[in-house]
Amino acid sequence: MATRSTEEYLEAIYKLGGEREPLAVSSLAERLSVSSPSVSEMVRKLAEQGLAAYEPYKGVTLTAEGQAQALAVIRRHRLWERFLTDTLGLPWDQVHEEACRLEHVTSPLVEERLADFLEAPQTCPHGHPMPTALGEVTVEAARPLSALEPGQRGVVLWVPEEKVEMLQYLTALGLKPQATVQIEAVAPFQGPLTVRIGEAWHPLGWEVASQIMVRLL
Amino acid sequence: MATRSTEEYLEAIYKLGGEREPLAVSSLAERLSVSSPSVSEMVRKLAEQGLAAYEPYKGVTLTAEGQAQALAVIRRHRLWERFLTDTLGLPWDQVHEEACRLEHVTSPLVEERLADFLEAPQTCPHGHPMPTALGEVTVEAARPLSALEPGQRGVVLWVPEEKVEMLQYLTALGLKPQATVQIEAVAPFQGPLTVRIGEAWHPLGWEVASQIMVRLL
DNA sequence: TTTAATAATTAGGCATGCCTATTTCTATGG
DNA sequence: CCATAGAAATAGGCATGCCTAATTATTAAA
Repeated sequence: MATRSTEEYLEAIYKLGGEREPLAVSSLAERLSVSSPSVSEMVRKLAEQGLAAYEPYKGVTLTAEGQAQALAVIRRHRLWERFLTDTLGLPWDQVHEEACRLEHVTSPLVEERLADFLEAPQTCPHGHPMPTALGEVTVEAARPLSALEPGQRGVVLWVPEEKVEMLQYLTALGLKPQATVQIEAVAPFQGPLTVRIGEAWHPLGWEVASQIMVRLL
Repeated sequence: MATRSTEEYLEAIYKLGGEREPLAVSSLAERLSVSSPSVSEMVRKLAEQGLAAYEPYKGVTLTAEGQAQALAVIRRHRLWERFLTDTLGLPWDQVHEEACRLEHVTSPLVEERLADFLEAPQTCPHGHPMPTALGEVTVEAARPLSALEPGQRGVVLWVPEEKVEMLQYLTALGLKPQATVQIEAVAPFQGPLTVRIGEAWHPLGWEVASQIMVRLL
């Protein structure tokens, strides 16, 4: 049985890259705001259920089955986010938290009908790609905005979905998926960037810029 | 904290009439498919939280606060049912179970926006009245179809929402809210009724007829 | 190579919400 | 008034998913 907690773990492991390489218990503990011993225990259970491969002191990775379940949860999450913004008109900084709860109580039938109703959206409101019903996902090659050189332009692909204050800030700047940004200047030592968005120039902290993923134009 | 389980109990107590008169522990146990000791314990906790009034060996009733929370959950349940049928096109016999899960993960904001999107529906798909956002609900005077005399006509107000097979049967008969029914004959000793729905005549078991609530025309 | 720091595991508990078995209460009928 | 059937409460446990404290591995530094 995929309990709510199980789904949270699978989702977190996937998002932290645990489908590619072994993921440290401590990273997972931090992400889930849970103690390390709790993670140790749960991860062992995931392994027993065949959802994860776990070598003590080495790290955890997802099995094919675990990956499939993780992607199913992520798909439901992103479908609900689209529904909440596009259909109900909620602001994009509030939908992540709501979707975190809805994703665990959504049957395959509702998932399917919701996708139909939304006309098979390709991304969530923050730009992250939508896994297909078959558990496939294609991630476009992207680089952080902070990696661009002055004069280069990029189109925003995705931004962090769970940081409420940052999303409000990005809203004010107009920094959303599909927006075009041009780098005007970059201060050294990971200092602020000056970026042009539409007609306006904005200073932008390196820390923020490093979390905005773009495609180079 | 209104936990999921707490909400289930409040909802069940309300639906079994526990807001009007003391409700027996055993009724609640049966409804929730849970043992009597479990109910005893939970009901004591509800009382501690000020959501219910509980006299051991007497029964349980809801406080004003408990009633308000129950109605909030019921409102969310019925809004989701409307969404699932009207917007996503799910059959009305499947939406109860889905809504049972969605109702516990719905914030006041989503509830409000959902109601707006659905244009403030007055009933669920099974005809039960929608509580307002303020926790008011008006229940129309109704009688079971089985109480009508031959020759009398009624308009269906509501039907049981949780009985999947019965709902499928009622679909085949065309017995849904707003439908007009005329009693042609009633067999004695709680025997079957013969009813006219639209152009068609149907035999209808007394047990089923007693669960269809109508307004006399 | 030994030691210190860091990461992870094991040990032992706790709250929630359920269970079965047993006891106690209540409301009858005799 | 008392005995008894049936309902409800208490006693004692269990699974889940967390926690803190203590122990053990691993890694990096001296």
